[in-house]
Amino acid sequence: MNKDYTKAIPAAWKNVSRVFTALGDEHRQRILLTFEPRERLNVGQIVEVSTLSRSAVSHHLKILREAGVLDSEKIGKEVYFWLNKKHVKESLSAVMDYLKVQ
Amino acid sequence: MNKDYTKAIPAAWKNVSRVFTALGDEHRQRILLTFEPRERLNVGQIVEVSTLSRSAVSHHLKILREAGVLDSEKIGKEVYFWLNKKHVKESLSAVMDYLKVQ
DNA sequence: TGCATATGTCGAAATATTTGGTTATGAAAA
DNA sequence: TTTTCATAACCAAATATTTCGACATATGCA
Repeated sequence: MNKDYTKAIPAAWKNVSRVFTALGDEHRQRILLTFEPRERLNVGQIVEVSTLSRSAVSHHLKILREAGVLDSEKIGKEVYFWLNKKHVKESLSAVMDYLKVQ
Repeated sequence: MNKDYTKAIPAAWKNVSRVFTALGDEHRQRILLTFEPRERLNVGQIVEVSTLSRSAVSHHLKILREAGVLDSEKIGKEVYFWLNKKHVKESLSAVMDYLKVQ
């Protein structure tokens, strides 16, 4: 039994909370699943297929970006989003590694 | 662009929301990290190392059990919990597989 | 049986998240 | 420059989550 409850979050888990919170919401899952491989989508395109308002979509995109699940770049008037595979993989790997030694 | 926004959650993602919500909370992460490999802990042991009240711990254990992250069994007066590696792995794999084809 | 212990559940308060309307910003077009 | 449009930021209401204390249940033991 590991008793270091309050200081028990290893460095590799640092991003895990935010990534997992981001992926734990069904609206945000749907947004992720909207992306085709290597596709970049702007906010308007995502709003178009979503059932949520523009500001709600913007909010969820912000959470996904801050969690590192999505990256974004402003091109002209639009902000394009795409999947940050590397970062998601790293977070999942932290948990996978924990499972391996368990 | 995948436009089937409202029906876009594949079967493999069905459990992902609950597992990821469960893992997205820092208290629940700390509870998980308390377990040594293949160890079984009862509620009292977890409360002992936790900073939360007994009912708060009980609440988080319920969420973890309902998400399938932990399994539990009552032995005598105590309820013992342990990690359900298989189920967590399956949920992570659903996301890993999505990343692979992206 | 009566009592102590382990855990779960209920209800209410505190807190956090989600959502949409409105306003602000910033870039492109006229 | 002025207008237009896409997006972000802000705010407030609705909703959900977290937390704790009090009570309930279940087990084991005297």
